[in-house]
Amino acid sequence: MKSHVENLVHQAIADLALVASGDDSPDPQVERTRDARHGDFTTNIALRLAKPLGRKPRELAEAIIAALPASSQISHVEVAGPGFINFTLSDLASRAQIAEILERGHAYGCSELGAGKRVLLEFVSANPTGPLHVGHGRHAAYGATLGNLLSATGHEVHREYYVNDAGRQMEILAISVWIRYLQALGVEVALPSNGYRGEYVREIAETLSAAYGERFVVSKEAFETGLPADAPEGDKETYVDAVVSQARQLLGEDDFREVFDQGLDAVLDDIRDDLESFGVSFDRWYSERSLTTQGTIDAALQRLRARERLYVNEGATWFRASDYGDEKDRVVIRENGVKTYFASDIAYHHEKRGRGYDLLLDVLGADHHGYIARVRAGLEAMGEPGDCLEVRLVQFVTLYRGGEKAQMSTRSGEFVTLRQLREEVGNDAARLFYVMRSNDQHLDFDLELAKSSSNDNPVYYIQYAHARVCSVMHQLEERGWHWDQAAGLAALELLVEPQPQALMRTLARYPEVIELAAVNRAPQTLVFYLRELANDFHTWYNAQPFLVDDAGLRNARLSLCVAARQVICSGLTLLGVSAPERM
RNA sequence: GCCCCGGUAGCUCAGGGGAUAGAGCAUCCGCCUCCUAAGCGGAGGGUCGCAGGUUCGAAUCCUGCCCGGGGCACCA
Repeated sequence: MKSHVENLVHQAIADLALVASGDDSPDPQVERTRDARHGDFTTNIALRLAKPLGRKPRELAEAIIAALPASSQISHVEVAGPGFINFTLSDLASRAQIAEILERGHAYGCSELGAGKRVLLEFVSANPTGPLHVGHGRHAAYGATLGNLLSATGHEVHREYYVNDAGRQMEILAISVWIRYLQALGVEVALPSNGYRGEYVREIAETLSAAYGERFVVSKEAFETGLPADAPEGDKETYVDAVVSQARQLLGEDDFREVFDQGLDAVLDDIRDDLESFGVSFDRWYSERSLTTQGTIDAALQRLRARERLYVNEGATWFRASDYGDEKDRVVIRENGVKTYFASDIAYHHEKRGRGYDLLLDVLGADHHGYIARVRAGLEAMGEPGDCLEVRLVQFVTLYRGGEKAQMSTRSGEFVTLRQLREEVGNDAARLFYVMRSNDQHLDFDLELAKSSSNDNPVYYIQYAHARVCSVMHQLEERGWHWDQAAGLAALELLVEPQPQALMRTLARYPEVIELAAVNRAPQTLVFYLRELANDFHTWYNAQPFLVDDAGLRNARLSLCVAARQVICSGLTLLGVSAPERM
C-alpha cells in the first residue's frame, strides 16, 4: 500500500517535470502518519522541492495533488500544515486488506524485500565451558527473532553457532573435569582457583568415571610434582597452565583428548538442548577445531602472506590491520608458534564468504566491539568488501526480582543460567522480554513482572487478545452459529465505528512493521506493534458485542476478529512466543 | 587518553529530520444483569543531559562538554 502511494507521487512529479535536471531527485518519502487526523500516509515532497524550485511549498503541493493519477485505493488527498500532502485510504482499500489477511494467513506480512540475498547469521557462539547464562539468552532470543524477520522478508538465512572447541578455556574445563573425577575417586587434589567449579563439572566427572572407570586416575603425588603455587601465594594463570601441561603429560595426548571431549560434548549437548527447548535452532554448529584440521587457518594466512599483509616482528607474525582502519596491527601467530584466536576468526569469516554468503551478520556481546574493526580489516585484506560484515552488539542483562538486583551470587561465581530463567518465568515471557528492548540498550529483566499474570505483563496482554478471539469463536459454535467468511467480507462496510476502523488501520500496517523491524534489525518494533494491535482489539471488544443476531454484521465482525487473531499469531510466531487458544 | 552504547514523564523504555514528543507501569477518577475485568475509558505528569551549529523545520544530523555502562592482550 505504501509503495502504491509512492508510485502515485512519483508519477505526479514526473508528469509535472518538476525534477530539475542534474539535481539529485529526492525520493517521494512516503510515510505512515502518526496522527489519524492526518489521514493514512503523508509525503513531504513539496517541502523538499520548494527550495530548489523556488516555489511556495503549499502551492507546489496543490500542483502535485492536481497531477496525481486517480486511484480507487485513495479516498481523499489534501495539503496540510506547511505543505504536507496527506492521503486517506478508501474503505475499499482497508476492506481488501482484511480479505488478504484471511487469504494469505501466515504469509500475510511476508515480502520479497531480501529476495536473492544470502545471509549467514551467527549468534550465541558461547564458549562451551558451561551452561548458558541469562546474557546468552538475550543473544539467542535476539538472533533467532532476527533470523525469523529476515526470512519473512525474503532473505535466505543460514543460522550458525561457532563452537570454540579449541583453546585454553576448554583445556581448563578439561582439567576441571579431570580433577573432579580424581576427587570422586578419592585422590585429594585441589581444583585450581581458576578452574570451573560449577556443579555441572562434577556431573560430567561422574559420567566420566562411569564410562571409563579408573583409567584416568593418577596419584596425588604424581599430580602435584613440579607444580608452582596457586593463588594467593602464586599466580593463578601460571598455575592453571601448569596443571594443563601436567595433565597432558600424565594422561598422554590421547587420554587427555578423551577427557577434553567428554567435557566438550557434555556441555555442548546441554547447550543444544537448552536452546532447542527455547525454540532457537541452528543450521550448523561450526567447529573452530575444524579450521585447524581442514587447514582453513593456514590457507587464510597464506592468502594474507601472498598479498604481503603479514610481517614478522620480535618472533611473532603480525597482520597489517592498521592499513585497513584498525587502530593497530594484530598478532596472528604468537612468538611460541600458536595461532591467535583472531587468526581463526578471520579465517572463519573468510570461509563464510567462500560459501557464497552476501552478508555476514554477527550478533556479539557489547564487550566485543573492539573486535569489529580488525575482523573487517582481515576480510578486506583478503579481498572481500568491508561492508559484507555487519555486527549487531547486544548489551548486558541485569536481573531484578521486584526492585532488587538478582544478578548472581558472587560467592559461587555462578551466573543465573538460561535454563533456570526459563523454568522460572517460562519461554514465552523470556523470549518476549529479551527482545522488548533495543539490542543496544541495557536490559533490566524483572523476574517478578515476567511471571505475573497481570495486565502489567505485555506477554499476557498480547496473548490474551489472541485467546479472546478463540473464545469468541468457541462461543459462536456453542450458540449453534457458524462464521461465514465470504458473507463477512462482503459485509465489512458495516464496520463503521471508530474501534473496528482503528483495528483495520493497524492490521494494514503489519507488513510495513515487519519490513521495518527486519531492515533495522529491531525486533522491539514488532513487540510494540503487537501491543498496540492487542490494545485496538481489547478496546473494540469492550465497546461492542461480536455475537449479535444480525448475521451480516456478526460475520463482518468475526472476519475482522479472525484477521486480528491471524496477525497476532503471525507476529508472536516470529518472536518465538506461543499464541494460546485459552488462558 | 582513544573507541562503542546509553542519558526522553516519578519508574522501565519506544521514537532516531517533520505537524500538538508517545507507550507500559505507578498515581487519581470511572466501567462487569453483557462473547474471559489477564480487559476498557478518562485525568494529571516532559527545558527529550548541557551548550553551540546545519536546516524552511532538530528529541532525531554535526561539534564540544557532563554523567552512566562497556571495550582498548603475542586471552579465548
